[in-house]
Amino acid sequence: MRNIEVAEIFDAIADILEIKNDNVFKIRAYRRAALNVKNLTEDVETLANENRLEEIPGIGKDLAAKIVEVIKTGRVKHYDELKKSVPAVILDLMAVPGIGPKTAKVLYEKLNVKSVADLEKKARAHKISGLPGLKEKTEENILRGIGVIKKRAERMTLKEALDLADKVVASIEKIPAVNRIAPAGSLRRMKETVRDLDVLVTSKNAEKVMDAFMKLPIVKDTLAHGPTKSSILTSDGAQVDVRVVEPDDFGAALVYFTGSQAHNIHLRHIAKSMGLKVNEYGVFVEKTGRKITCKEEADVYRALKLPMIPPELREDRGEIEAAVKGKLPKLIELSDIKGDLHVHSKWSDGGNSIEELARYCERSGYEYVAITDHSKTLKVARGLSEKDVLKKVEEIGRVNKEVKGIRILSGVEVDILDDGSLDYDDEILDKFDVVVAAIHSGFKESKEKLTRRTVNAMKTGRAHIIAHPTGRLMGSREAYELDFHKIFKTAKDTKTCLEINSFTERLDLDDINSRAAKEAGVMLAVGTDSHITDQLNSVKLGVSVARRAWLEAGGILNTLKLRDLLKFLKK
DNA sequence: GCCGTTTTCGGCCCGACTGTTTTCAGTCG
Repeated sequence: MRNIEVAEIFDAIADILEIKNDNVFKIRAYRRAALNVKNLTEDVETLANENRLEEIPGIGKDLAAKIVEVIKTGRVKHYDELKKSVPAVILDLMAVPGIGPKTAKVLYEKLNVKSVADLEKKARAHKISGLPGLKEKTEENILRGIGVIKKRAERMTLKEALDLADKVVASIEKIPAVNRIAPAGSLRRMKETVRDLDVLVTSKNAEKVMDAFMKLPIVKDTLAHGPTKSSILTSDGAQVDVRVVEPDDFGAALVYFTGSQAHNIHLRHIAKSMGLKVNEYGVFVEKTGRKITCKEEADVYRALKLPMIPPELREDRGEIEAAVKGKLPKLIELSDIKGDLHVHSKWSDGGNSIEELARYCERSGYEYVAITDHSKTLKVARGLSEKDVLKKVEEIGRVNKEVKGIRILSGVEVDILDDGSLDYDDEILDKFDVVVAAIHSGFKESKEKLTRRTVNAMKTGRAHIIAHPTGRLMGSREAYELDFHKIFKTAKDTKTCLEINSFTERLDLDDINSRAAKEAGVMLAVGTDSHITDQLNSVKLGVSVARRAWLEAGGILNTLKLRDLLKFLKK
């Protein structure tokens, strides 16, 4: 996929145009194009070959030509020339919160700042105040901005963000003037990583809430503090933005604060064409200024003659067009999941016995759980020899008799070996109800080889599910490249499912690839890859990826009732 | 630079907070 590469070039061009004070709408066009290319479920290369680039919203003749140029030559001449016209350090300075193109330019031109480190030195020496438009306060803010960069944690994983949100909500809830409170932003859209936490609060007395908020123990540092909006840093460097509106405007504000920005812009476009204006206070008739109060989100969408759009879809990836046509998917819900098909026990590297896992799942209301321990080659994870794996199958039989109300499926997470064959012979594989196959070695091999291994594994006809198909570990290991066109085709032909692994650092396949898989006719499976009982709850993260991928219950294997599942597994 | 059931030219989402300003530009989301 060259999509990310193209998007990054467009964004970089936008950055440079900003410094050059170019037409703001041109800059916006590049940003929009970058976002839309990043959001594509198809490869730009495929679209280019089929001469369909201009079907991408925001891509016209000029940008289509630039995409073709990237594909053919790996570069864009216009971008290379632009890069030469702007000192790289200006772009570096803009990474400091509070420094935009204008300030960066002044710092470079008037103070000859050479790097962020140099900027820090010069700010400490009070060399900044006195520059045109800059005084002591700006100096302080720059130093604080640099501090934020140094301390700011990378983007949080979704789970970290959810946990932080619980903590923040619990402490804001205690402020007496608070009416309603709701986490919003990318967390509410359940993006795989979250940078800052956005929290919406309603109150009759916004100022009082803001003042009380600033005094909470979670507040380590203040970035901004106004009567209706404040931004703070917590002690672990996470940014929290809180916005207060009147109780009657909750719906309008929640749409606004949930975003995404692209979704909001698209909504406002539609509003405009209807003679309406949308902001965080409601929907307004432009001619008369009459306000349509939006107490709930659905009121906003209704005013625009749209059905309610679930937060997970609000990325401007076609959800508004689908809503207009009445073709929004009926998204899968957590309660649709009937069991977990990827769980480790003490037999390999898990922490619980089969019985403990079974009882926990039974209490969660599951119909079944597959115990899928590692196979013999994966020694680091105590992969099971043929002899031990047979004993394990026997134990599952025993526990099945003891624990009522749930069916324990005997399973395996079998390694996909170097040539794509599986780590047990067919005779052993026959003993399992569920075979999950996964790559655990050779992540750095070529795209062709990793694709071949995965495709061959599916062609054995023995694997029901390919686990964590791209091997990524957010924060430590990049996804390996695969030829998804081939992977999806083989998965469909062999009726092999691809997993949405719910492990918070994995979430693999991701939303975009899961959606592409669905569109290619591939069935997916949400698995938790749990190693202790507590991790079984991360199924909600996997379901959120599925929802972001537009999946309905019918597209996920483990929404099947036990009887239907068993039928499928016998393929 | 894109885009069009009013348009192929003239528009392009909207508002809060900050700091340096006497009414607004810059930055952010």
